[in-house]
Amino acid sequence: MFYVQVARLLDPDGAGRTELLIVGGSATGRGVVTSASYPVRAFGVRSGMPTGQALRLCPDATVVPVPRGACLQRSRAVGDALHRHAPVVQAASIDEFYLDLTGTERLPGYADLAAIASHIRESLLSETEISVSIGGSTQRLVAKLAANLAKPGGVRVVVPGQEAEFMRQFDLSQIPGVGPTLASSLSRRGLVTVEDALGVDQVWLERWFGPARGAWLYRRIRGRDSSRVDPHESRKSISSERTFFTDLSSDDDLADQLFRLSLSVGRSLRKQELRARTITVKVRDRDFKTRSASRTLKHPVESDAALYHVGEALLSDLRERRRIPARLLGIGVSNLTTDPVVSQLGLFGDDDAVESDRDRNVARTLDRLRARFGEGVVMPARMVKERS
DNA sequence: TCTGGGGTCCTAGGACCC
DNA sequence: TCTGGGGTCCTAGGACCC
Repeated sequence: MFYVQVARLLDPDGAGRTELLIVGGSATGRGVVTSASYPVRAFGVRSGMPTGQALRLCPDATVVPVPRGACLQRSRAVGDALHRHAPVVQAASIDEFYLDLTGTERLPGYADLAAIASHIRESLLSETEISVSIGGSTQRLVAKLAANLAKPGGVRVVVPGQEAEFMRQFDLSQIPGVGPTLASSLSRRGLVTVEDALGVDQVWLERWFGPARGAWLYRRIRGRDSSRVDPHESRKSISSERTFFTDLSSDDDLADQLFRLSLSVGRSLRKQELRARTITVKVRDRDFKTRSASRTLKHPVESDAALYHVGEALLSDLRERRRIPARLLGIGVSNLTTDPVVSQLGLFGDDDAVESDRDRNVARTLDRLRARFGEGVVMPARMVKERS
C-alpha cells in the first residue's frame, strides 16, 4: 500500500479522494500494476498484473503513474524516523525495514515487544504520514510473515518458542523465497501447505530440490532463519532499463537509447562514489525472450563514455545473434568497488584501457554543471544530434 | 490478458591456473 | 596413451522480491 499512500498524499483532491486507485501503468502504455488500493484488490487486481487486465476487472478504477521521486523521499523519511526508535535498522526495499532490538529489553518501556511496535507505528504515522504494519519475532522470516498478517496497518508479535507453531498456518507459496516455480514443483509432489512439508525428511527435500535449496526449505518451514539484520549491506549492482512505447527495430535507435541509459547509470555510479568492473546489456525481444551479454574489465570504470563504449559492443553482439524488434533495452553495472582511481595512461598492451582521465573529467564536470544549473543545462552530443 | 523497473541470489559450464 | 584434483573467475540465464 506504500505507493498508494504516497500517491494520495501528493494529490489529496484527486487520488486522495478515489476509493478505487491503481498506481502504475506508466506512460509507455505497457505498464503493470505496482500497487492497488484494497477495494481494487477485492476485484482480483494484484500487483504485477498488466494494467489493461486490471482495468477490465475493475473498470471504475483511477490509474496514476508511480510517483518515484516522492516515494524515495518518503521512504528515507520513514528510515530516518525508525533510526530514532531502534539501534539497528536495515532497509530491505523501498517499503520494508528490519529493526534489531537486541539489547533494548532492559531499557525502560522496552519490555513488551508488541507495545513497542504499536508505539513505533503511531510515531511513524504522525511523523511521516505513512501507515505501516509491523511484525515481531526472534527470526526475520517469522517477523516478515507476522507483518503480512498484520496488514493493513497493524501489529503482530510471535512470542519466542512459538515460531514453529506459527508457521503451520501457511501454504508453502506464502513463504518468502518460494515463488511460482518452486511452489508448483512442490505441489507436484503433493506438498502444498507447511503442514504437508513438515512430514518430509530433509534427505528427501535435498534429493528433490538440491542440497542447498532442500536444506534451506527444511529450515524455513520450521521458522528458522539464520540471517542477521545488517545495516551496512553494500550495493551490488546499479542498472537502468526501459520498455519502449513501440518496439524498436533500428540498431541506430537502440544505440541512442543505450546512450541515454548509460548516462543514467553513470550518474548514480558516481553519485555513490563507486566504480564498476562488469557491464551488462540486456535486451528483451518482441516475443519477450530476454537476453543479456556482459563483459568484465581489468580496471573499474565510472564514466558515461566507458559504459557506452563497452555497452555498444555488447549490444552489437546481441543484435548479431538475433535481429528482431526489441521491446526493452537495459544496461547495468556490477562488481562494484570503492577503490581509488588509478590512472591507466601509459599502460602498454592493455586491451581494456577503455576509460581515460579525460572521460572521467568530462563526466564529473557534467555532474557538477547539472547539480548547479539544473538538469537541462548540458546535453551530450549524441542527444543533441538526436534532436536536430 | 500480454506482460515495469529496481534489485539479490544461485547455478552450470567453461577457461584458466597450479 | 589417455588423461587428476583443487581452486578462482567469468558468463548467461533464471528464480525471486518489492
